[in-house]
Amino acid sequence: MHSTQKPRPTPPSRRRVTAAMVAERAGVSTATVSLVANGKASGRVSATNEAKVREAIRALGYVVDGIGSSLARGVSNTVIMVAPDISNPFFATVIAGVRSALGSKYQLLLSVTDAGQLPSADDTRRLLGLRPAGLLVDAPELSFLEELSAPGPLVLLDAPGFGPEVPAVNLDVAHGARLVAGHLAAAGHKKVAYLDGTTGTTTFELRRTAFLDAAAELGMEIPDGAMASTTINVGVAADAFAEAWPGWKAAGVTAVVCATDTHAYGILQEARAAGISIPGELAVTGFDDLPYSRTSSPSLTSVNLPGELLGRRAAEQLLRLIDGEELETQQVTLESTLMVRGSTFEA
Amino acid sequence: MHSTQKPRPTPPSRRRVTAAMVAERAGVSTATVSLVANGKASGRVSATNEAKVREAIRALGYVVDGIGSSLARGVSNTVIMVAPDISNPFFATVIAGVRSALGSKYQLLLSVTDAGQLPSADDTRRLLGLRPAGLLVDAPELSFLEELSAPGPLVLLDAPGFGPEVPAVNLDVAHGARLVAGHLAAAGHKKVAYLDGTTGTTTFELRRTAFLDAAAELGMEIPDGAMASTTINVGVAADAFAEAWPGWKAAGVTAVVCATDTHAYGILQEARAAGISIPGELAVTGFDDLPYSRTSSPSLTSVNLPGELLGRRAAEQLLRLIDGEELETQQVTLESTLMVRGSTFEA
DNA sequence: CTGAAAGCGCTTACAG
DNA sequence: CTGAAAGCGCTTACAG
Repeated sequence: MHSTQKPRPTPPSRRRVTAAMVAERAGVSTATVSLVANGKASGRVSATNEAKVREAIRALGYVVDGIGSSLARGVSNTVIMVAPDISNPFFATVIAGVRSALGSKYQLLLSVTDAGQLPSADDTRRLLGLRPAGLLVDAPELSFLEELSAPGPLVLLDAPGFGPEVPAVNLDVAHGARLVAGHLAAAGHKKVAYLDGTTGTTTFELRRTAFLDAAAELGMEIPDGAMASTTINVGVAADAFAEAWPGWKAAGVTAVVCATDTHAYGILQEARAAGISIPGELAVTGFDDLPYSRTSSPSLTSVNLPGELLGRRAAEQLLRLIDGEELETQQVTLESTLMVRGSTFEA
Repeated sequence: MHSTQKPRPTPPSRRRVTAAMVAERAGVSTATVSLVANGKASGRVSATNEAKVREAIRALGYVVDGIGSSLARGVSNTVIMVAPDISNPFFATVIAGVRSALGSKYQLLLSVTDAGQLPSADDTRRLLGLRPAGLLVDAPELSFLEELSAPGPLVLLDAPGFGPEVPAVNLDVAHGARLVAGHLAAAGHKKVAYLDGTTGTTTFELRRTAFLDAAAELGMEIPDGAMASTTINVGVAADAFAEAWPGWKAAGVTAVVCATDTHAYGILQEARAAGISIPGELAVTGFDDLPYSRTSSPSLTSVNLPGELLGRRAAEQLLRLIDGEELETQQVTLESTLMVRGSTFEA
């Protein structure tokens, strides 16, 4: 092979050590190398040969080629997680849970969508070409499953609204929203405002509708104009609140329920700047219970979502699917709890 | 092949559509299918055949198998980014930059390290088995390169302290630290404290030493005991500050320089709770200029680091490397700027 | 313009 | 316990 072409990408400086090279050095076949390299040697390879192969592997720095291996076995040892929103601090805890459940057998790879985009079937199809052992999809589009056929082992996270036949681990955000409503009603609030997120995530819809339903049942009113929505950004939320507050106040609003803690931080911030007393004049609640909510001042009443557990459970389910087991329960729903703090409750 | 074994993982329900199936349906060879499927048809495949193949691809829902393709070509169309700290909001902007530069030719996959761990050569070696077209490594361990031999196209991000021969895009954090020192000295501060991060990231070391050197030059003093360090967590930083402040105050400290904005948020929070006037009694500076710093109250003086640009430049360099081009400059350093705000400057 | 064929690196029945 | 060989799905010279 003459290499006389001008543009020669990727100079072959990086010589790949193959199983064949190891086999030659050890004086065995590549089959034996494969067995040893994959830890399947016991009872199938003589101690002498195993030692020889190990020596050769070490000397040559051999690492099993994932591509060749994946092609031969039909799947890779990769688990791919598709997620929309890595900038959400909550997400880091989910990842930690996934990693802890996955252990070292599978390599976790993250694929993030563009800002504001939910994971689509299209994204995922491309990823399927990498033959992941399994797929974890966080907060997918509603049309996700219709479009994606025969996807192999797959577990959805935070995907309310999907049929019971698809393996999913969900957070009981509706319950959390009801807890918020109950808490505010018990504290005597009659008129409340709602600050929503603008991404079309289903979880936001659930939070909102569950809260509104419960509020209505409990005799709380959302006055006209007392619903707003912004992106998940402290500053933007603060501005929106600054603009809305005079009207809300005039309408008798005494509490604002936020779709995320981040929205609530914006309100807290603006309230401080504008001298609005919290919770005296206005109670504020969040959702997600981010770490900062425990320590902000005032600390933020928020719905705690078990992120680490969400990730762990999802990965555990996926592992079962990969092993060809039946799932006892296709759908797992994790409890959310209300953390009552200073933003709604005068100590 | 009899499939009489009991445990049969991954039921073959998911029938893979192969190029051979497409070829058969279209009445052509797999070579032709490959050309069409990869957009290399023009001038090499007749219009008739191309149309037939396209029809078959659509009808069958064929997607090129990434594994087979990668094995045949030697590399995948994947770019893998290894990063330590996705919970840092700054990271999301870096990713956005990487994605925008990468476009659709390469699929970006993220591999995150365990909490508190920097990317190691070991992590990366496993990833190499996936034959990425290129590798982006954010904030690697110092020993990273010694341990990793012949890694193929590789660009480091935020990796100060590596030799000039390794392609890297860095942030000029030292310059930023000097700006902070200059700003505080100009405002008349004589005694300052430093609140550092505890992860051993080189960037923290750089921030600290650059600041300390500049401070000394400018005649500012760091009193005994006026250096502390905590994890990157608002609450923890707040507690540490609460404990340290009496001593610092007694020593005459009038400004605290923080290694990250998150640390500074902790101080802001504790100061509010403790009634310490900022910036009247104490000036506070951060680092990273997170979005919230513009809108906190008081807003936070901070060193702005161009995260999106960092990601973009790194990806652009990597693309050149992948294409076999020489890099004009192995090392790119991006400017940091000081954003002076309310936490150091009375309006 | 086209297809037969080799080859990428590995794994896994299979025969010994 | 061991190795020769087939095969995973694709791409790419090569010959026509």
